Amino acid sequence: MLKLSKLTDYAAVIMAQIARDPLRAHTASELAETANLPYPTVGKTLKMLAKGGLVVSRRGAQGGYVLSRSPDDISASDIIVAIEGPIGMTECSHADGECDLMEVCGVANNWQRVSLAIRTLLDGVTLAQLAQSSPIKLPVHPPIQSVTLSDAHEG
Amino acid sequence: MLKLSKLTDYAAVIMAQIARDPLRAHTASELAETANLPYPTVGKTLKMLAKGGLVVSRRGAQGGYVLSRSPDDISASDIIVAIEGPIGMTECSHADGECDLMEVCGVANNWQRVSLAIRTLLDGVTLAQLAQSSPIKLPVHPPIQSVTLSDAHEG
DNA sequence: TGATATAGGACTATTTTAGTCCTGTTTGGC
DNA sequence: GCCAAACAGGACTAAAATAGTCCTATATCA
Repeated sequence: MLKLSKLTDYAAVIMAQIARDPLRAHTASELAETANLPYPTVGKTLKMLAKGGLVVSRRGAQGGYVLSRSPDDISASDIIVAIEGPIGMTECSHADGECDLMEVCGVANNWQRVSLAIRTLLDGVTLAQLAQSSPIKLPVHPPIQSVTLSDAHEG
Repeated sequence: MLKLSKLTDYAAVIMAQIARDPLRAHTASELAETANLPYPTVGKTLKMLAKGGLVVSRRGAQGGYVLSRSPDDISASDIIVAIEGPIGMTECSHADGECDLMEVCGVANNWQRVSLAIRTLLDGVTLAQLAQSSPIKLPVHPPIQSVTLSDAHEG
């Protein structure tokens, strides 16, 4: 259902928590308690976010996690990619010609374009927006156009 | 990774095959052979598409499947929903207040909006577009705007 | 030096997804 | 009427992805 994994969901919640109080370091156990999630899972999630470069960790007493950059410079894509890897609707969304059904598939190219549009959309959603309590405003999306014979002059 | 399930992927391929030759009925075994996919899987997929109302089946000799309506009136969303159920990025994307972490979550509302934007995008992609060999043209998406205090006069 | 925290990885359990198969029903042709 | 072609529906198994837990090591501060 185009669903995010639970971990990604947690990651967004955790990132939002940090974003709302960005100046001090947050420990995994503190974040777990606030979010009402089990500590080991939150710990795991934070490690993935750190590995993805979205948070910076500091070990030891008084340690914890802080954002690596401003909430305005962290996108929904960034969070999804950190937890789930590259965004793509189909197996063949990333690689240029991996799928052995390519010749017979007939839709790969177009799915890739749809996938790109979604990625672009998610790139435009910032952590700052996700974290704010007022709802973000989504534009009405212009309809996707077909390239017809008369106006097709791009690859 | 916001990925479609394999079955959804197959469904798109199969639907596109039918769409390219919409006048006659296509049997599951014929479609399986053309798409180079195992028959039982294609059969299962077609049953789901029939149940979802996207194709109409006819039993018996000379039977098979035809599209229930024009490829222009079938969207990518339709196909995804037929195979995977309602589109939503998070568990709480559909129901209005199911998640027990709602109070502590802080991002649900905004994920729902992102989810809606994706659904709108997918509603705008037709089977006719997916099936055509020339690539569909995606518009540059306008950035998603935040509702700030000065312009927030909606829910 | 001891308490606090994260790092990293191994491991298990759970859930979802994919794929197969069987039995029943409908349809068309001989 | 009978037989073969085709779908309907559901049960079932297998495989893979995800979630969740735990252990040991390392860094930091007081």
